[in-house]
Amino acid sequence: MVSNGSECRRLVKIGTLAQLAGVSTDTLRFYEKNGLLAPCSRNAAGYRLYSAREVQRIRFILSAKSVGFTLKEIHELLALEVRREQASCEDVKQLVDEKISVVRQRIAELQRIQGSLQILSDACCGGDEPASHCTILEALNAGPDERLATEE
Amino acid sequence: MVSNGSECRRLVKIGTLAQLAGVSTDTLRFYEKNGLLAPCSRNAAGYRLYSAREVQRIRFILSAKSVGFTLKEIHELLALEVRREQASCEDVKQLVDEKISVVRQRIAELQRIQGSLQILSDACCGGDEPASHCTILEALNAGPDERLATEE
DNA sequence: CTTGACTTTGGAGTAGACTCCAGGGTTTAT
DNA sequence: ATAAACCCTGGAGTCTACTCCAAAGTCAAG
Ligand SMILES: [Zn+2]
Ligand SMILES: [Zn+2]
Ligand SMILES: [Zn+2]
Ligand SMILES: [Zn+2]
Repeated sequence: MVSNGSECRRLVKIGTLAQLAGVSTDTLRFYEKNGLLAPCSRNAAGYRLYSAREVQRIRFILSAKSVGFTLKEIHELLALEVRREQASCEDVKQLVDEKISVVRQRIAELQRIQGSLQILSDACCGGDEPASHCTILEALNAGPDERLATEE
Repeated sequence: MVSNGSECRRLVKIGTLAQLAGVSTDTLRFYEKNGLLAPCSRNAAGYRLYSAREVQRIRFILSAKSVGFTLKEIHELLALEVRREQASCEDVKQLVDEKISVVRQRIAELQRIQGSLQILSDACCGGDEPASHCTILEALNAGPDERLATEE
C-alpha cells in the first residue's frame, strides 16, 4: 500500500525523521506501535519510509506533547485532525478544556502541598543542634489530620 | 527479637493496623518490603504483630506522603526521626526545602502548560461546524516552536 | 569489496506506588 | 467441627513514555 502517489515523492528513512523531529528512532517506532505515526511505506528491505505528511504529523504530536497531552489524548486529537471535516470545533475544544481542568486540579493539589511544606519549613529553626525537638518531625508524627488541625 | 518489653503489650495484626491507618494490608506489606515499616514481632504462626510504636510510624509515613514526599524521601525522613538525637534541625529542614523547590518547579511547568492550553481554547470558536478551520488543530500543526512564535 | 553506519525485529528493563493472585495455613465464632 | 474470615509467601500485573539490547540484514563511501 504505497498509495498516495504525489505524497510520497521525497521519502526519508527513520533516522532522518528522528533528526528532523529531535527524537530517537526508538521513540518513532514506539509511536508507531501505539498507532500515532505509521510510515507512508517501506522499501524493498523493509526500511520505513516517511513522507512530508508524516513529518507534519510528528510535529503535531510533539506540539501536543509540549502542551501536556498524553499519548492517549494525542491519539484522540489526531483522530479529529485526520477527519477534520466530520469533526467540529466543539469536539476539539472539549479535549482542550478537559485537559485544562485536569491541569488546574493538579496545580491546586501541588499548591496545597507547597503550602503545607512551607508551614513545616517556617516552623523549623534549621539549626545545628539535635533534632530531638524538631517541629517538622513532631508535626509529621502528629499524623495527616492532626497536623492540619494544630497548624495554627 | 521481641525486644522492647513494655512497647509490645497491645499488639495488633496487620488487618487491624490497616484499618487504623486506612490503607490495605498489601500496602503495609509493601512498605515493609521497602524498609519503611517492620512489625514489632511475629506470633507462632508467623502473623505480623504491630505495637503502638508502629501505629505511630505509619501515621508519620502517611503524614509525609500527604505533603508530597515520595517513599524514598520518607525513608530519609524516618532515618532522621529514628536517630533524632544525632541529627540536626538543619538536616530535616533541608529535606523539606529541597522538596519545596521541586514542587515549585512542577507548579511552574503546569502553569506554563495551563497558559498554552488556555490560549488554544480561547482562540477556538467551539462551534458545531466542521473543524476544518479549527485554530487549535492549526496551532498544533504549526509545531511547538512556531506555535509560540505566532502566539501573538 | 570492505568497513562502518544504518535499519529491522522482538523483547526486556526503568521508575513509583501499589494491587491482585494462587495456593496454602490459622483463628474465631457458632 | 466447620465455615468464614483472616493471614502467609512469592511473584506477576498496572500505568506512562520511553530506552536499551542482541542478532541479523542493508546501504553508502572509499
Ligand atoms: Zn530546631
Ligand atoms: Zn526543626
Ligand atoms: Zn471553529
Ligand atoms: Zn476550533
